[in-house]
Amino acid sequence: MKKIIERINEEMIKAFTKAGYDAEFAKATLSNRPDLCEYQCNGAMAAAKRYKKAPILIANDVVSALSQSNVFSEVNAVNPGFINLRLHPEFLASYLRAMQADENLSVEKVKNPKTIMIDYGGANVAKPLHVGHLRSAIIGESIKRMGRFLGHHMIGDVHLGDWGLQMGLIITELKKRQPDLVYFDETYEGEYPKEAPFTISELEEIYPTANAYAKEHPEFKEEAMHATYLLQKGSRGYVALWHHILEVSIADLKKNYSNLDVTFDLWKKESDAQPYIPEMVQYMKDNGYAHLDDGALVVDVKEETDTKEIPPCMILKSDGASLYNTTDLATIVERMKLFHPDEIIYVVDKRQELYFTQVFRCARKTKLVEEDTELKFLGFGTMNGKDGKPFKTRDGGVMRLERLLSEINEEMYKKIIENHEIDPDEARKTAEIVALSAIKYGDLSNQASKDYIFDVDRFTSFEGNTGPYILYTIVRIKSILNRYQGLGKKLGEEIIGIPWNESEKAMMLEIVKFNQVMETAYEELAPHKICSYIYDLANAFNRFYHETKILSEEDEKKRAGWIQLLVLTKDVLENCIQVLGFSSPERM
RNA sequence: GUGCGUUUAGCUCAGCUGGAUAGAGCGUUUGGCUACGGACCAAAAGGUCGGGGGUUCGAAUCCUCUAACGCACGCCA
Repeated sequence: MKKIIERINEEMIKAFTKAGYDAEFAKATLSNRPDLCEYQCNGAMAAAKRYKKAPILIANDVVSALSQSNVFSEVNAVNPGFINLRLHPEFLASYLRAMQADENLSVEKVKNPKTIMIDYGGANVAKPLHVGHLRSAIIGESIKRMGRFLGHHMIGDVHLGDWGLQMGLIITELKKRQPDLVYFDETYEGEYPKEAPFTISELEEIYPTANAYAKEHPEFKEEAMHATYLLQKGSRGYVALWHHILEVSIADLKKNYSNLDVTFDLWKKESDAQPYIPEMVQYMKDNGYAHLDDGALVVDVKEETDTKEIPPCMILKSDGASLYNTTDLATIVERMKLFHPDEIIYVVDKRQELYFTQVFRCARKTKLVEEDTELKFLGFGTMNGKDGKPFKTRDGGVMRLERLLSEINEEMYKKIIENHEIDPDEARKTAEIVALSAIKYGDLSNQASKDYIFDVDRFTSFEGNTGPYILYTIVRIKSILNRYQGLGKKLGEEIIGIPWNESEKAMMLEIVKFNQVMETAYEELAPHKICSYIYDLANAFNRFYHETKILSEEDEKKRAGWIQLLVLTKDVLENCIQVLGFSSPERM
């Protein structure tokens, strides 16, 4: 369905052309003076130079050319040359009806759907998720859903960190604690046990302990490095252990992500990319892309337009070992081979921007990707505490995601039972839904690239620009609709009519922005635009609600029309929060 | 040192890619409740948009200089 602004621009183009001016000046925008008009066109002022004519005269010409239009109810030329527009109520109402009839609520599916891989989550095996992982999960999930809503083929990949020294550390620590395990018996040739010799909570304790110990004891670190080497070389017992670690850890990660309502299509791991490395490195050498520098194998990635020296992309360390870059490049090779994506989006901490610039340039220069394969970096800022420093627990430790979530659930539970007599089980469930909206909306309503302050009190508040406020609005609408049906009425028996008052029209004008907002938000990878949109829409609804007695309206036709408008409002809001990654309860 | 980012109301943030009087929320002050859910609504106070210069009919937005803070700068990930 055409966007409302496109319909308006069509009218403006006709008018400009008819009045004898170039269509390029006929561009309308949303008004920034809602007291004067709904949409405005500033083209007359831009055209003044070309036609050497006072802007107001041009505006007047255009206005008279618009006199026949049934899109506008009011058109004014105002000094120095603004053209102020108000939409015709019937035009607006019919647009809303068409929107309601549209299966995708007026949002057009893209004509050429792309295959887009999105790399987010950033979890590491055997390390619990902490608040540092929250943003990637929340933002990535939302981008994925936005893309899907527009019709792209989105593939979410968690891309687990399961390679490197951390594994060696865990194995070595385990060996220290339980040296008698069969995995450490080099002469053992039988089957290894199916059950892991540790639980997830033990595993989560083992890594930090080992890591701390290794810092103090070089010989332990040495041993861990050797264990890593043996594992990567394929030592039977170590590989079996590694599988246990993966299994136990992934089960736990899935549970945690699922609590956040974050799901991945792929659970690929760094280790999956390793088999591609030798051939890739050889290829880079053979084609003269890579050369030795200080003993390390590198690919130059600087470009003439750089304002700053971009260091080369390192492929192999001087000891011949691979590193982060190698794995990431090999992952690109793997992805191209398995999925052949048109685009890969990385949702990563913004501090890694330079690094990814190097990797992307290297991939492009060495033709690991095709010329039109887009590689996008979506960097996000740090989640800070109220003090403006990285978010920590009260005693200064790293805040685990599980704990953060349960604290907020608890907070929300208290608020809910305070205000209502409600069954404790239902209150628990509702609390989880509302808590998730608080966390996600709190995050997404900020621009991704900026650092932001995670203020639990503010985010969990039911007032102001928060997730709970949005949910409250939706629940309120649901409640009215239920009551209406309780009167023995059915939804959908009437169509949306023309607005009866200012607040109703204002609400309608918000609703029609939906397709535009969804598209720009995705194009700019900017979920915060959806947040600010639904906040405006929720406000517009609440204002309308406040001054309109809907259910007690005696004119049945009018009442049924309003009900339809509420249905549409609810659908738009629910589609938006779905895309943001949360949902609404029936009651709260 | 070099590059990038940030700086808008007391606090937390928007600002539709150059338009009219710079907008929200929280906090403060005031008004409206036995309700279609007051977990709401309405209103007031509060800003030389970090600072200087420039571009033009017009700048928070573009250019330039400058300050403060943050981040990143090959053998970590």
